[in-house]
Amino acid sequence: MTAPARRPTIKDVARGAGVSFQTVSRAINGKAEIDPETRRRVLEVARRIGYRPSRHARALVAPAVDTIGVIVPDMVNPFYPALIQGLIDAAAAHDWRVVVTTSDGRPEAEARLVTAMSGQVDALIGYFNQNGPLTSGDHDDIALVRLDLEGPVLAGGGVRIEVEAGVSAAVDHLIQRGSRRPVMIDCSSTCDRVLRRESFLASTARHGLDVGEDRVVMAEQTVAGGEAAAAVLLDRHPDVDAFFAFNDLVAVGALRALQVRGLQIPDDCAVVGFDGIPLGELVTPSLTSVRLDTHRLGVLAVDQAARLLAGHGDVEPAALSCELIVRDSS
Amino acid sequence: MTAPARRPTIKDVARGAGVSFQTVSRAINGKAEIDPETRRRVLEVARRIGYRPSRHARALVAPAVDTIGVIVPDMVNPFYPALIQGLIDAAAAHDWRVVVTTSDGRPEAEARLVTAMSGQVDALIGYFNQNGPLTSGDHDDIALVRLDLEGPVLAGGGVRIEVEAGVSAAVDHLIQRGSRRPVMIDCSSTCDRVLRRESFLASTARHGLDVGEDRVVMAEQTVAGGEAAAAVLLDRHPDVDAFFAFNDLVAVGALRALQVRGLQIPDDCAVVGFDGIPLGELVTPSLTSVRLDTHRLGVLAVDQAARLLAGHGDVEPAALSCELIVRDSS
DNA sequence: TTGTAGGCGTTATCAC
DNA sequence: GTGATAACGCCTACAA
Repeated sequence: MTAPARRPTIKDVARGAGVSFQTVSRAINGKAEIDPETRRRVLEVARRIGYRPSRHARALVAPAVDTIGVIVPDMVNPFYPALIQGLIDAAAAHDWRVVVTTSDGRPEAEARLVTAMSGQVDALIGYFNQNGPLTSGDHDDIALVRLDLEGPVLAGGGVRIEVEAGVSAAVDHLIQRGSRRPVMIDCSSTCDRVLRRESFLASTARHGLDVGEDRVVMAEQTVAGGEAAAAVLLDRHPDVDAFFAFNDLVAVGALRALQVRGLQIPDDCAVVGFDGIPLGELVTPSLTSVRLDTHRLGVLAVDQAARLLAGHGDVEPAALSCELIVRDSS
Repeated sequence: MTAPARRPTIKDVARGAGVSFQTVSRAINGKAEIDPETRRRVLEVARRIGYRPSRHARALVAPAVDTIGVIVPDMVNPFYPALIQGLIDAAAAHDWRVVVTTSDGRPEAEARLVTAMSGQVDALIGYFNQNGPLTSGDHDDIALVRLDLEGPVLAGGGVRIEVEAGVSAAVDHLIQRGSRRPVMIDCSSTCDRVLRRESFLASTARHGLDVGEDRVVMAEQTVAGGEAAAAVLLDRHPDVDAFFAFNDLVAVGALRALQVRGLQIPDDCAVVGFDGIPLGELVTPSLTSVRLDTHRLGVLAVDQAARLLAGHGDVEPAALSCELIVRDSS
């Protein structure tokens, strides 16, 4: 914290204008009961000496929710900026500000940020890499909305993304277009999100396919990570006919790995990602993906925060469905 | 603003613990002068009734800069999330929070956000589409750091990106690899940034090339916009041998337009973008670009804000150089 | 129309 | 070790 140059207060203005600080308040806030000439003079003085009302003092007198904090792993995966835009838009509807921080996905940073931000904002919305509780669950914790919910909500609120249906649709699609030897690039080694893999395995099993453990490899959540993992899978199973990826970023990596080997997409091998980020439309071939509506996710999350703030205790988590977008990679 | 459920105050804790609110303050803030047993009891009560100190009341007693606001056009162009990450990192070094808003590039929204945010944050960092002043320039305006500076700083602080050198390097590179009939996809119809075009025209002229007005077309700042503009240019000048684009997003559009026509990149026609976003490495062929160091940009911007906050009056704008990154598209 | 008093939640200062 | 008291900057009554 840097100490700012001492700011002029309402009293400085009052002194300068030769009125009581009360009159200044009236002028500043555009109240009716004031002589237009007096107001003009007061505003003139305020402008001249550089007076701006203290938001803290105002908030003290008229308490109101005004700021929510957002914690995401990073800004590299375009999914997060898209989510943040959704949150900003939804928050604007409440006239709430949005404070953004990134955790780099490190569990200790996530916990630290929750603690640090708790005192700075009225509610917290987070997409965390870890599943465990980030608050004590006690009554004194900040209103926390988790967007990483895969099971029952721990405490506070949350949004549960209906991964199963989306992944199921993706697998159905792959099978239908002829895939019999699908593999998955997973990232649950870097985070606690296991539902995508579980859904993938359940869906393929439902189709009578036995996707063994050696057909799922872990990757960093980057394009390079996806490319490396895809290369491993291609070495291990040269006959692979479909990639299902943890997210679009690693899916793009898979595209590259396939292209490096001169394989045709989707004829030789199809690729399906997850998230539905705009990048998927820009790569060649364009990427089939299970899309999340980030705008709606923002609305749901802010709504959860509002409920948490309004009522007492936890709230029922919201649900967000996702949708398979078929493009050229499958 | 939604009225929150009334939060417990320090006095509620005091009452519950049977001590003065002063003692509670000591316990909460970990002061030394307090009986360990008393502290334990106080903290226990605080936890039980859900007490959290008011940041506003604290800020009132101990004034400190703690929040800066950021205004960018959108989160769609990956340049802005990258910039925001840089700002968050730089702000963290000061223990400052970052409030993020988007203006959608609309001038009236930009002006409105500057006004609205002024009361909510200690300083403002913005990348605006318009060149005009966004504050009155009076002493009472908020500390404003502009990252869109193309001329002398208007008021407050700012960072001036040394576009000329970057574009000059790009043009030199294009000429050197044989281009004689370059064109430009510009976006200064959607914003007041004209330096990229001016630099392009100056640089080509320096090489004895006469790039007429019909060799520069305007585009929306999107991939689709770039693709459309490139198509227009290709129709108009089938012999074009190089595209210089306002930014990487429209440059990617140009790549697509060329590929649609079956032209070889860079042999038939080269493409150079601006910004150096990671997306440039993901497209095929990878994109040559004039890269900005967003992390450093964040550091410079926050530093400008700190100076503005510390001193009185305006500060000398900082300068950020940019660097040509040659990839496969040229 | 204008000014005075009280209080918002917190911390620092000074007694006890 | 603990507790009053003042002060932070502002706003909403209420009084003049």
